[in-house]
Amino acid sequence: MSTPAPKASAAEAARLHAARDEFVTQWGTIGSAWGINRTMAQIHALLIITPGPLTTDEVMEELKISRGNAHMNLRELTGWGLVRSVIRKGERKEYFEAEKDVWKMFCIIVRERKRREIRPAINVLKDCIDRADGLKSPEAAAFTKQTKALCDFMEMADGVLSKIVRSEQSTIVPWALKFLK
Amino acid sequence: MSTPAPKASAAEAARLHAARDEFVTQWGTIGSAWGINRTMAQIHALLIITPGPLTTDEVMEELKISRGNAHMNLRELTGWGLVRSVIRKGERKEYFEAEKDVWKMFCIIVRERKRREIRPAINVLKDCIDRADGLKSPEAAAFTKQTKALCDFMEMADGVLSKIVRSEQSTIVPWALKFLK
DNA sequence: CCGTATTTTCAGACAATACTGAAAATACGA
DNA sequence: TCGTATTTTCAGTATTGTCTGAAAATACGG
Repeated sequence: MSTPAPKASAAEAARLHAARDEFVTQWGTIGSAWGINRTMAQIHALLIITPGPLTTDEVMEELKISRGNAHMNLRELTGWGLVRSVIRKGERKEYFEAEKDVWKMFCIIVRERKRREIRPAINVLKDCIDRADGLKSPEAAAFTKQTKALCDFMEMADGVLSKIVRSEQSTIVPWALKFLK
Repeated sequence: MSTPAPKASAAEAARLHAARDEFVTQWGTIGSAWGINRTMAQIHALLIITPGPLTTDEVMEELKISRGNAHMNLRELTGWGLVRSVIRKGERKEYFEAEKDVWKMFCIIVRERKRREIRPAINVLKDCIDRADGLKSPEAAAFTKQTKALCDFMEMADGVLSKIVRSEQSTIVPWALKFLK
């Protein structure tokens, strides 16, 4: 062959493209299982594995989705703090790039889920405990016992998670690896 | 008043009923936020705060849902291991009761989510890493770096969770409380 | 076995969520 | 200020997920 290098490169590019597509698609599927919008998960996956920032149009093109869809999900990701917009000087387009550090990603997600899901759950439990306070029937006792046990456990979990996400990766990860042994 | 005790009891029963309803309803809402079917979460909530086991008909009545819906979700909960069926001797009806111990509930949920969500995600990541193995472009390097970092992190998390759910509550909870201080 | 109680299934109806595409609003350079 | 590039919104539509209700299957006592 007279042009081995280009040929190999083309094949390699195709292989990379396939791997990237696979990742984006599958990450979308996994996202849905976790209760996350499929498209949002796909956009996040795409931005995570793309070295530079992308425009809305590039995201639309890559994932074959509409402008509205791309726009809303990019905003949602920005709201989570997983993506930030960058403006290149001299250009009017807005670019988006993902937080790529896995530990930081983890902390952001935990913080948000704590705020959006764990905290409200604890509040519901407290409210229910208050509502049944002072009741004396055996059924009331059973109800209070269960809700209190749940509440205590969730507060403990919430506290542990808070402490973890406040820590440095350099403190937690070695600890975790040691814990595993 | 000539019958203070009964009157007080009726009022108390109403108050308890309201508190229980609130819990069941709100738990359903929280469940949806966590990507869990609302009805399934409500049935689980109901069984957790009910001292004795319930039949499908009682669940239908309490939550005002159809037989099919009650049946399928009770089966699903049984599949998770969060609910077991009990057969009372001399009766043909099937009764259902929830695992009430909060630590055991936690372990069951973590084990299932590990199996259904974390493991598949790790497998996808490994597959993507393999697909891009040996590629030399800078884009490929970025892709491989990110997927490997994600994979390592998830394997670590998976390992830590495994170790936690294998432990005794009596080991972990005091540790967690100490960790919080 | 037979009749009845109970469980299981599932097609169709319904509800919730997500997506599109185009129009309206906004931001920017000239 | 005007014209254009870009972002934002949202009504209508599509898709996905859930629920009902009734028929079919199964289990059980007599």
